[in-house]
Amino acid sequence: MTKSDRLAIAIRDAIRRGELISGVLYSAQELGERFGASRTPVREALLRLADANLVKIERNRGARVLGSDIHDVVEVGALRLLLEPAATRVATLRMGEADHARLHAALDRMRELSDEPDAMFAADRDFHDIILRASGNRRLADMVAGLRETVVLHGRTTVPAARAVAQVIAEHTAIATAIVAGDQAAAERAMRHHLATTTGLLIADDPSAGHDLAAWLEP
Amino acid sequence: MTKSDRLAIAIRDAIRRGELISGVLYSAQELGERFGASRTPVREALLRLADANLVKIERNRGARVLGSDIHDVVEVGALRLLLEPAATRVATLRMGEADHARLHAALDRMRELSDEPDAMFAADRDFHDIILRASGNRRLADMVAGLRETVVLHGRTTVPAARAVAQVIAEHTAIATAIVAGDQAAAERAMRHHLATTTGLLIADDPSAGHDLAAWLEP
DNA sequence: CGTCCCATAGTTGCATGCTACTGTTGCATG
DNA sequence: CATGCAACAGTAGCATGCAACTATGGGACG
Repeated sequence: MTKSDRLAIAIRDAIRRGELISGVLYSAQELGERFGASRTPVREALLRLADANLVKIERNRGARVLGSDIHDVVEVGALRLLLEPAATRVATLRMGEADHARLHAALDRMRELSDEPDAMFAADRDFHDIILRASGNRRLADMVAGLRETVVLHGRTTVPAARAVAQVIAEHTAIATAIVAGDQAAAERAMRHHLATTTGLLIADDPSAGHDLAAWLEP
Repeated sequence: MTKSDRLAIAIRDAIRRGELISGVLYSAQELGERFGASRTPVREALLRLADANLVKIERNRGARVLGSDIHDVVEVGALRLLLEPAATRVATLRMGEADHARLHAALDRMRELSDEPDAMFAADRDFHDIILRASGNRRLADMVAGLRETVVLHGRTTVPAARAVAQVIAEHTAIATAIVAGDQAAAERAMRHHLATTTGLLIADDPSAGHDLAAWLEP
């Protein structure tokens, strides 16, 4: 793995952890010193993060870390609601015992590590990723993974606080149960319900955002 | 606009035009000479194209241009069918007279320039882009634009040959008509039908691909 | 004649020098 | 005191130097 790749990941994670602050302008020089690299690989990483809408490069000024506002949450929520239920339906057909085992392993980690936000987040990510990869549509899986990355800036503080961990686990369990039972329609419904609930909580304080999201949901 | 940006576009277009050949390995030096730049901005462009799955960078070897196989066409077709009909439904609500005018302008260009594949392709792209942008979901619009880029390698030779231009124009006209009439359900249906037809033709010769795609379409 | 190994050409990936540009600060001027 | 301006510090963006790595081809050896 190249230094540029590592930097892209390191900077992304630093943004997620709040070490790099939304709205602040950072120079390539500064980031290079912080992460132990020269300007070139930093710049390469920043260009790729800019494509992913995580930073905005301002010519001769630096790279500004972008935060996600309520509208971003709606965009990502709408996209995930369009993509993931369908992917879950397809994946239900395609998943075998090995996939089921991996799904349950992720679920178990969620249960055991429910008091550690970072581990919880990772297990949640893995759970969804297992299903999306199993759908056979790699682009879809990559896209949703990217969407998640974009929004965790805002989401990370909101999700665990706003909702009982038990409920999150229950929703995931329902998804896994339907998948293992091979019930496509139920799996799709469970995933849609889960995403709608999560997104709904993230935008609960903004009625107009709720309205915007609803426009995407009517069949 | 920076040289790196221009190069990313230039290389992408060169791939589309077939100037850069799928499967062939190109060095940054060579591309730099061809497009009049040094290795650094070329490398930056290649990194971004690699993220978009247009090329694969092989360490100490060069960048290999990737072609799209039948499975890629299915992936992209499934994704567009999940995203664009819903976006069309939302956009129908949000588009005003100015948007309608732009839509008709793109349609007129398709009619007038129907014998020039490049212009036709551009007008087609614009038509879809106008609708997707109007949906208000910028990420969705960017994603679909990226998907189109990915697959045109294969699609460009196939689409115009496989289908009468008149039919393409008719399908787009139906979409535009429903949008202007404000009929959300009809617009969504027309877009879905258009995409299903197009994708279906692209994979017509491969029954198993048809089967894979169908799995994504059942409601 | 076949096989192994080493030298070599060619490449990336990273560091660094240089130029052009941008925002700012402090000063001079009305 | 307000306003315009000019010098300055800092930055991105590009070109180039350099080291490490890879595939390959030819020659030596069995």
